Parts: sequence; C-alpha cells; structure tokens
Amino acid sequence: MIILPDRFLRALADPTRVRILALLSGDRELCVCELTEALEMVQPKVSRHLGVLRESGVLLDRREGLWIYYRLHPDLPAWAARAMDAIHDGCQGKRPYSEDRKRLAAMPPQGAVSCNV
Amino acid sequence: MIILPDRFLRALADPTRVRILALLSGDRELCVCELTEALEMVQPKVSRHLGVLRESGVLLDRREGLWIYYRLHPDLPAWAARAMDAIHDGCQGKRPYSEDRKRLAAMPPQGAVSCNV
DNA sequence: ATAATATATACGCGTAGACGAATATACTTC
DNA sequence: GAAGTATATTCGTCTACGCGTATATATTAT
Repeated sequence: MIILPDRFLRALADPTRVRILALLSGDRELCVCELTEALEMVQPKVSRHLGVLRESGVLLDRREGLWIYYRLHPDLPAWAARAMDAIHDGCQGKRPYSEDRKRLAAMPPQGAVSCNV
Repeated sequence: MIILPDRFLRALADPTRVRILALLSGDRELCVCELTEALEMVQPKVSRHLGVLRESGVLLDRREGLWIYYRLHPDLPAWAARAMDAIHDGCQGKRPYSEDRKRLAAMPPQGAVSCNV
C-alpha cells in the first residue's frame, strides 16, 4: 500500500493514536490487551484506533492464536519511518507517554496471565 | 511556546496545511498572497489554515508593510524540525505538492506586482 | 479623511470523526 | 458443540472542524 503524507498525517491526528505509536516505537510488538491495559482504556476504543492506523498502512497486525499483535509497518517508506522516529523522540519523558511506558513495564510478561478486559 | 507531539500532529492533519508546509519547507518565507496563488485557493481559506499553524506554534509570522510573511517557526524543537524534514521528503515529486511548487516558481518575483486576490 | 490593498475573523452550515455501549466475530479448550 | 477469551464492528449521538461568504482590521498612498 502506498502511503501519502496526507493520509499518513491524518492517521496520527488523534491523542490516543499518538500514545499507541509511542508505545510501539522502537520495534516493539504488542497485543491489543497489553495496549488496552497500558493506556487504561476500554478495549473497543483501542481497537478502533488500531483499525485506523492499520488501514492507513501505519501499523501491521499479526494473529497468533487468540492474540493479535501490532507493530509499526515494516514497509513504511523511509520518510515516514524518519517521521515516526522524530515523533518518538518528541514523546520521550513527557506525559502521558512516559506513564504509559511505565504501566507497560510494570505488567507481567505477556502470556503469563489472561487478559482482564 | 511549548509544542507537544499531540498538538503538533493535530496541526498537520489537513491536506491544505500539509501543502502549505511543503511550500514553506527548506527555509522558505512566503506571504499570504503568494501561498494563495500557488495553492489556487481563496484567501480566507489560506488565512484560516495559516492561523491554525501559527497558533499551534508550527509557523511564525512577520509583518512587513501590507504583507505578512510566514515561515517555519525557528524555535521548533529538534524532534519537530526532524519530523518536518521527513514530511518534506515525503512530499517530494508527488502531487499536489510538486504542482504547487511549480506554480510558485512560475510566479513573478515577490513585490513586482500587486496581489490579485 | 478617503481609497486601495493585504490579511484576518465571524457566521451559518454540513460533514467527518470520536465516543460509550452493545453486539458480532475468531479462535481455543473442554 | 458449548463455553470462554481476545478482538473487531455496529449503532446512535455528540462534537470538532472545514468550507463559502461576508465583513472586519491593518497598513499605505493620495
């Protein structure tokens, strides 16, 4: 899928989606329930935003059993990857992104427990 | 003004604003009527979008007589400047950005004629 | 002061999009 | 196949926002 600047930037134009991307930056791969818990949001809300990012080509998903893992799309054009990197930097040490990371880090390793969604 | 990723990305979430930024990238400084003509849009529309970009801290304006010149805000944090650069790359050679540039290049030098807005 | 030019703002309208709640789908296990 | 778990989608509602048109503001020139 060809991703144009227009479409790409539209996809990033929501606070929740920026938080999701901040969590997925740096080659992380997370399942929906991990995101849901780290962001402290209800699952349908997270899924909807993931859907927007997926359909605009920013994220790629992969199913593994019951879980669906999301990560930055590996075929992102170079300019988009650079932009994501810059944004990732911009989120460093700022709220609510650092709190999200903290919550994520405090979670038991994936698969250890069932989701409580 | 402190510009957060959230706010920054919101400001870029419109096709017209991306076109404006593509024209202002690379240390260009343009007045409203130049942008209006290059984008082939009515003046109030351009002014409104410039206002959004100005109020979110992405652009800085400077008055010189009747004209008001806009440019990328020189105090943009490093991450935001990098993001702008990446986006600029993403616009290279694509429509409608290259057409906008072409129209801009074809215009008589600024100040040579009065605006026909 | 008046006119002319460049830019900004106000107003009313229509649409896109975000939300909560409910429900549907997909997969696994028993 | 029935139950349980993870994720996605639908629906109705509400708000944010972009648009066109008209008008206001600011500056310069006569």
